[in-house]
Amino acid sequence: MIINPDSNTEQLILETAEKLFLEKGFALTSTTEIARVAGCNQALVHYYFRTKENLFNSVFEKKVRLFATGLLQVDQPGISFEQKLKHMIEAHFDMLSANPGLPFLVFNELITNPERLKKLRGNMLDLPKLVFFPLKAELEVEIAKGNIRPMTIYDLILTVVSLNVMLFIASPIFKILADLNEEAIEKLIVHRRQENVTIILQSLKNNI
Amino acid sequence: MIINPDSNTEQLILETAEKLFLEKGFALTSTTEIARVAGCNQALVHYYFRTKENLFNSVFEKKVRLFATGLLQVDQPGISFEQKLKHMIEAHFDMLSANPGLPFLVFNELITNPERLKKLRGNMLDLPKLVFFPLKAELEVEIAKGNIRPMTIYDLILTVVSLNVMLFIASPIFKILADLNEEAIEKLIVHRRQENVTIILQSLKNNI
DNA sequence: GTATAATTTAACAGATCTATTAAATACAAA
DNA sequence: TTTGTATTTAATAGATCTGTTAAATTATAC
Repeated sequence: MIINPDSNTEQLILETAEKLFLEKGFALTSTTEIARVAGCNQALVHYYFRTKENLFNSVFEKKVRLFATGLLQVDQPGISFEQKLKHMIEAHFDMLSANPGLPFLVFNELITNPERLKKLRGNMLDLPKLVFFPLKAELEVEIAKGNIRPMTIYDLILTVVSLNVMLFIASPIFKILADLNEEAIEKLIVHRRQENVTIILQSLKNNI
Repeated sequence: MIINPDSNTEQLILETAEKLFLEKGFALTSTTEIARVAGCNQALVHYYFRTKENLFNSVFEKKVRLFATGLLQVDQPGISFEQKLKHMIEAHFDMLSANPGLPFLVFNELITNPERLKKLRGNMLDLPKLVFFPLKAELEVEIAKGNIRPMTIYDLILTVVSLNVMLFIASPIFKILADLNEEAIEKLIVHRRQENVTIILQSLKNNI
């Protein structure tokens, strides 16, 4: 007989954990601190999630999926490949902008914990195809037509991800190193959103 | 009376620590493990470096400086701005290639430990000017001549760093996710070295 | 109201980690 | 060989962290 089906406490712990994991990663976040910030007893964290690893996985897989699907296309028929790509870059950028801690968490945990990475390979085999396939055919058409210089879809995606992600990994560092205020950071982000599109679209050009 | 001026043990501990910090970062590396891998008693780590923080700082500042100076220009008079930029991108890429764990360490520690970042601001104030200033004037000349579309030196550097760094942050992940062998990774790296140059040079073009 | 189940708490076991200390050992100079 | 210093070791203090347990509290059902 479940009394409280969406237990406030369980949800609170989950949200607090998410916040702290995004800020400091798995290793530097203790269940003790999660409980303290959530304002509950430390044993409750283990009562609801048994282990810290379980709790982490509850937020991590969701975050990886969010990260990967940020590249997904919204199907908009009738617009040019360039326009479609522009929308994809911007949508990916906006997803990161709404989740600025995402790249740090994903890369940090995948690099430091190969086990997590291996586990992911099983769970996420669908994603690459989901992300790459729609764009791949269109890219190849454009290349065949001579509109775009030869490249693979992996090249294109890696470029998009590199430019978009690195901004959000680096901006907390700029912020302190260059002593920027929130407004200046916001301005930088708005500017780079446009700049990344320009860089990528120009880089596709075929100089025969 | 110092008997062993460049104590083998001290150097061994330092090198072991560097290796482990690069692999797993500060939090996941214990002085116990450093001693175990170095094959010495754990108290020795503290005998030579007193604290884990000290030991970390001994490797970290050097790594940050390496990371930042990777962008420094070798002065080659008489070559075009484009050629100079190409050399800079390639030199930066090669530095990363020789130190693939560097970006992870630097970003991870600067993001998770704001104290380190603030301390850095004091120590590294010279670096931005050292890195940016030589290129800045030349970029502005090219823009004034209409050879390059308007942009700031910060835009250009951020683009270079984004494309180069992300490859080395992401490639250990590709390696496992896409099940690539060493040879395939090496091929990817060689390819992206060229690709990054192409992307950046093309992205500079001024379409009037 | 009482029995029952869910939630919360305090206390703690066991592990690990950083750092220190005091003793043992190796080494260099006299 | 003796003496003083540097290096190394074992042992341990003290802190913190994960996860468990048993008891207390709260909520629900009858």
